[in-house]
Amino acid sequence: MLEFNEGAGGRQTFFVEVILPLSIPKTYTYRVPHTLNESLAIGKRVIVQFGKSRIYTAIILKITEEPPLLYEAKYIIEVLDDEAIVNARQLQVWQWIAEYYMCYIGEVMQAALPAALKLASETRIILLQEAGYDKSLLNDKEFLIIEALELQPELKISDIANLLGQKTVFPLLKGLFEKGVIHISEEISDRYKPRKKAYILLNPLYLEAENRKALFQVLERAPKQLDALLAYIKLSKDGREVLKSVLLEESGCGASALKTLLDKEIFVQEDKVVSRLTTGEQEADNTYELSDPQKKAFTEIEKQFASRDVVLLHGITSSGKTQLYIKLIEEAVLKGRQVLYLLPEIALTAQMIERLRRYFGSKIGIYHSRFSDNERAEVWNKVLKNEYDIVLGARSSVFLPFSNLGLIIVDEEHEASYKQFDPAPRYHARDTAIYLARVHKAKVLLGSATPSLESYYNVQTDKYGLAELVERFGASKLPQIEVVSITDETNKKTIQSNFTSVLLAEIKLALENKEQVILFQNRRGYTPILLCRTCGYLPKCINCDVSLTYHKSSGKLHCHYCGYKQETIARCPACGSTHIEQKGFGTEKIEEDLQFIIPEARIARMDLDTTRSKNSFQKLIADFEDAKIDVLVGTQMVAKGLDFGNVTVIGIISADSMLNYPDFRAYERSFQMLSQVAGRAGRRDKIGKVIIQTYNPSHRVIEQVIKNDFEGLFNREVAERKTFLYPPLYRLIRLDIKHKDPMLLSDIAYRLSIDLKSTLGKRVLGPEEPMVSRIRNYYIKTIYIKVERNGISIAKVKNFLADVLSAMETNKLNKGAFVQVDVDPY
DNA sequence: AGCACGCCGACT
DNA sequence: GTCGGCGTGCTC
Repeated sequence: MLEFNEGAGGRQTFFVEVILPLSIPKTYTYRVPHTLNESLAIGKRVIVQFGKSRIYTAIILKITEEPPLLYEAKYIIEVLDDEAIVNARQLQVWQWIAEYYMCYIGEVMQAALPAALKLASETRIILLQEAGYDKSLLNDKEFLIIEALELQPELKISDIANLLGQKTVFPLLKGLFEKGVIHISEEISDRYKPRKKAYILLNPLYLEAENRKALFQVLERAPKQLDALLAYIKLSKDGREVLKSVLLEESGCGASALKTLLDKEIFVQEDKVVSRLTTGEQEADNTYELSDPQKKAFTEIEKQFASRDVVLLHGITSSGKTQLYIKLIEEAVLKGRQVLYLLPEIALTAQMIERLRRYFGSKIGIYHSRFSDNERAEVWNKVLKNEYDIVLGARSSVFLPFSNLGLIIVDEEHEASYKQFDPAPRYHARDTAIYLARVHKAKVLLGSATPSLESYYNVQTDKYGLAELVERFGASKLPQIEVVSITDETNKKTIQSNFTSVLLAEIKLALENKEQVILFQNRRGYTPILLCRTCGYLPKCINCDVSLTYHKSSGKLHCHYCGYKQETIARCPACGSTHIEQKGFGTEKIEEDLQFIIPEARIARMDLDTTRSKNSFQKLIADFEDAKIDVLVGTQMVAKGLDFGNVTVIGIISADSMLNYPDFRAYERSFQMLSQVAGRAGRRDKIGKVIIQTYNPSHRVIEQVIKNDFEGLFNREVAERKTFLYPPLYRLIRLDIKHKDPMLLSDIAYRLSIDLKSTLGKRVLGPEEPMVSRIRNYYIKTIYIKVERNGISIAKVKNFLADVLSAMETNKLNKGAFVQVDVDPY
């Protein structure tokens, strides 16, 4: 049927529902100008104005012909893409995350899309020269702006704000705009810019022997330029291209000599677009044989996949899980399907990447947070164009625009870093991967030496399949674990600062044998607590309810929650006493003390503080591999997926802080951590030694680690969790209620708990005071909701919770409070 | 998330 | 008396 529309050709009017990359509950509907009708598609980016002056990149979620009834829709400004950059399956995953993790879809978009694909709104102000205007009609500020514009044809809004020293300049500009003095242009530029590199070419003229000879003679008297020419000839042999930067470095000729040669047109410069991703064309080498146990596990996985979508591969350290992964990847790729290989951020090292590149050449893409925005956008686009068979990446790679996934591998599946905590969406990459696989009808392989109780429980209840790999691959043997009682050594006075005599002897022996040592202490800084012995004063953060950690390298006291720093105290600010005691110890102190005890040892430290810059992590690892370092002291970073063949001694400075951590997962975590650290020792042909120092040598978890008794740990933990209603037997939702006023907070949190209990009853626990009850000047109360797995529907609980929370927001009594929801906290 | 509108303290 | 502090509410 023909529509009776006025205007050109009776064209249809479309409206689009879009996702804005903001933390807002809703999606928004815009009107589409007829000129853009043809370019509409779900998943394309559009430019829209949202609010008075803000411009955003939004994603089309729906296209309709229904005009909104309650408001007049604004027009979309532009459609950015020729092809959708987000596909329907991704949108389905986004919606699932928003629902399951109780966050807004805009927050998911924010996390999913690389920043470079969201546009920068560079609002520019241009003076309209031709417009005749009366300067006497302008007020002081307007006059100032015009004066500046007369000097400079174009100004950004931020420039004008700086010029006037005030934040809100929009009304002012609007006034000028209406007087016809200025033009406001919303110039939107794609933030993604391809990277260019300058190459140097010799003018083809000089390829002829005659000319070249003459050239040499001319340059005789310009030695620098001659150097440059000689270096060029050397670098360009075999027809290789010469980078300007390389030429400069190689010849040492200096930029001015090179510039002269360019000016004389002896050299020619050419700027070429290069990929930011160093793929390095590599020959794929995939010839190797699986061992018998590996073959058995491989067959088992295949068999399980026939009837199940998720299989857990429980393989002890060094059992050769990676080879199995590679075989499975090959199979999926042969079937023409994509593979996603997830790893915890920290395990994504050059080692791992090289290993996979050896097998799959350049068909493998890498994606993680150490990449720049531009690099991430480049990987996104390549996945979109189906240029990779395999993507190796951290948590956020579950968001890439896969079109045809066949297999997802989640390596080190138990790792807590798969769960995002700070900004919403608080998603778990493993669980999201399982949903993602379902959308693609793909299979998921979870791999770990120490599976999470969640996954192993799913095996026990027959939701996941299981394959096991219980033998170490090749000749490497399990390390020998020795537990040393700190109490005993303290009594015998054989302990030196934090090193027992047993550990010290092992370290010294290893160093004599030119072997390497890793020391593990799960706390950074020097001393976590300073205490005045006279009055009991203890320096605390001004913004958070935590004691400050002394960092000797900076000479400052740091807050590990908000980053606050202050000078350390030599005397107590409360009573003036100089008797300040240092309690506890971190990696810094361990490093220093060991250096004092063994002055000739080359010691390095690896923690958040020493790996903050971009390549410092890789450099530390490379130095350790090249044996430039004897002892590496570190936090959990040292435990993750690093293979060092020459490490024979691993010392755990104190197992107790982990075991006594007030969290229901403390034992599970300790077991995983200790097993994993221990697994770093004695790979290849050497038998390693692990020294665990503790106040509690007969602790059951330590015994389970020594016996490598995962089953024992699992059964015992499951029993405990059943009694205390914790995951994996119960579902857990954590609510953090925050407010600047502690009294109001108590009241609000209490009323919230009452509202929740009205329907959920004793599933609601709290409010209680969390371990750290104030962060960044916000006081915090916590409420837990524990939901049984059978009976009540979790979706219903979440709906109810969402209702209660939105009712709470509208209540004036709760002003100033906000609630952070964490589903499946980790 | 921004940005505007709206109500209370230190300045011309 | 105003400038400007940030507290709250809305943005298709």
